[in-house]
Amino acid sequence: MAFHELKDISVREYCAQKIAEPLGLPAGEVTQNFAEPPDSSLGDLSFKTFSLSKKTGKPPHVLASDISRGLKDIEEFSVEPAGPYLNISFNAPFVCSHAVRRSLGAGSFWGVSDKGKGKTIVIDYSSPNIAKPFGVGHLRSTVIGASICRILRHTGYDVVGINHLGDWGTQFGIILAGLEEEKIDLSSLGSGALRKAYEIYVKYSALSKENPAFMDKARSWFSRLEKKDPDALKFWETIRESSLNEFKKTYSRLGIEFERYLGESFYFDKTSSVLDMFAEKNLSKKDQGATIVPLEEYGLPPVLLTKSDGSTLYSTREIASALYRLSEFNPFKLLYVVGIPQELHFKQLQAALEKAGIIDKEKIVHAGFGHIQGMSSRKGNLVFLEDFLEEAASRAKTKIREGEHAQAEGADPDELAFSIGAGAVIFNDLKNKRTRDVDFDWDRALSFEGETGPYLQYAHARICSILRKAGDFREDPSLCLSLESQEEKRLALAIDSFPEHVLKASEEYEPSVVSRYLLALAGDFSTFYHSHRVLSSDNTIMQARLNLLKACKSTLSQGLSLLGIKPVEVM
RNA sequence: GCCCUCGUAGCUCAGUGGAUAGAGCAUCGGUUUCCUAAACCGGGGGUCACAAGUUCGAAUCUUGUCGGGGGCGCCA
Repeated sequence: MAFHELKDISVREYCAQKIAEPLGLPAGEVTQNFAEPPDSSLGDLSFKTFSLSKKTGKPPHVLASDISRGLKDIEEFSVEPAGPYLNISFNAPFVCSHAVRRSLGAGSFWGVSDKGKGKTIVIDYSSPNIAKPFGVGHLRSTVIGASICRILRHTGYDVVGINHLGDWGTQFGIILAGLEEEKIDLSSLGSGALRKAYEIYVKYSALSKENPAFMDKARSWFSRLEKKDPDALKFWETIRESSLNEFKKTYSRLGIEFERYLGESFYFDKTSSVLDMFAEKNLSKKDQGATIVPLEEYGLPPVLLTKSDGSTLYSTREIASALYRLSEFNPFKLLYVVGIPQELHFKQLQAALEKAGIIDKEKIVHAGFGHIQGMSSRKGNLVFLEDFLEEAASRAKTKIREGEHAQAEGADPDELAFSIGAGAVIFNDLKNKRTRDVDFDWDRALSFEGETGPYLQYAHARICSILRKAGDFREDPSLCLSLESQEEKRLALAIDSFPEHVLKASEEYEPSVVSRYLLALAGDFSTFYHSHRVLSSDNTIMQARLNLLKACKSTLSQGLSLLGIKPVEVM
């Protein structure tokens, strides 16, 4: 394969093929042994010969020099043996023109692959509890889940995003019992109903922990709800309706849409068939009045299907929902973006369904995330998402005023401030591996400097600014054959590796792969930007750099969109 | 008690078998008659919790110890 035949593989893959061919190896085996050289002066990429040495019996340093001798005539890169390593230096014009051709050629499909073609992934995320305000804690599942959805779609999967609202359960018993205690008619409160319900919930859930008599009352109210008692249902509907309206406002501001809102209540009347199924298969039994499914063979505690009063549990409804999703969508995977504290429950869910012969447990994937600690406002209370976004936007607005640049460009300051503030907040939740616990720090989460969302948006805005000033130019990747510098080559290499990072992110259900990649890309851009002028340089060079920048802009923009951050054109 | 997870620079984190362990923040110094300084360049700062083991080679794999967090049938 020669230079001009390279259509949609990265220079990295091309290089792997060139090394693999004479060795009679699959290119993938070479890719696995690629590494970053410790110092960029050694090369752009290095190949480790250790595992090949194990196979062939030849010492690593001999292999390195043997291979390098066979690759002397390749024009796209040069190789230099260094002990057991083979250091590879790409030819800058080749890399620049290739990366630009690939990315601009793909247009809005840049980074898209067909790996998931024909496969459906059902993803459960956000799933807030009704009757509780939407806090910063819930932002994590929402933002991570929404990003995974976009990444999976980019990888070709059909994605069904489901909001599994916590709209059923004993918590409603607590609220209803509390309302009875205080003789409050919720439906007469109109728009204040939600706030009142939350007040009641906070007050009485604390009470229920130390007062068993009250807890019994709450349980009996929930039992009435499950028996469709009209009074109970009426209050429940009022609370559900007003909560859902609030949530939808927030989702819409963040650009998030769900395919389905299917809360726990939706599965309530489907739980009896779950009970029947486990009973028919002889897998469930009564224990101290409750119905359980033992899971000893999985080394797990039993899962409870009913309480001793016969009412269902979270786990029952979870099983019902899994059965529903399986039959409704025929999915490749059922993905759950839910906190790590619930890991055991998902292991039980996998085990119970596998034991019942319904699925292999690998079909259920718990993409867990670490929980947030130390999350409180300076007053010491729960941080409400709306307040948080507002504070972020207000800080961004101050910055915009200081800069005066966005104003000059005629951007809407409120809209822009929101995009930047939200960019900081969202990126703060996506920049680290999702499994990490988060030490919440208000000021750090709202920072606009360093490894932040606004840093990425800023890089994007600067490119946009240059392109605006440049006006029309000839879009032609081959112009980039005139680019020779180290900074341009590094930027092009980064651009070229976008698709493989998207793919990795989708395989690991891990948005931070994209986040980290974008930080590196923006860093390469900034370094380039400060060492080379674009406008008012030699015309050929300028045209070439404009092409390179356009490719970089496209990549930043695609990447930011995958994270749910708006790639703003002005800052 | 049992199970899971984390422990890397002052702080927040990258880095899952290979070259002198990286980044951001903070700190110190430099860059603005130059496409936006929300940026860039450089300095200082680490016995990768500890111990043993596997390996030619370990921050990375195994075991143990210590420390943080989480979970363990009628909450979700």
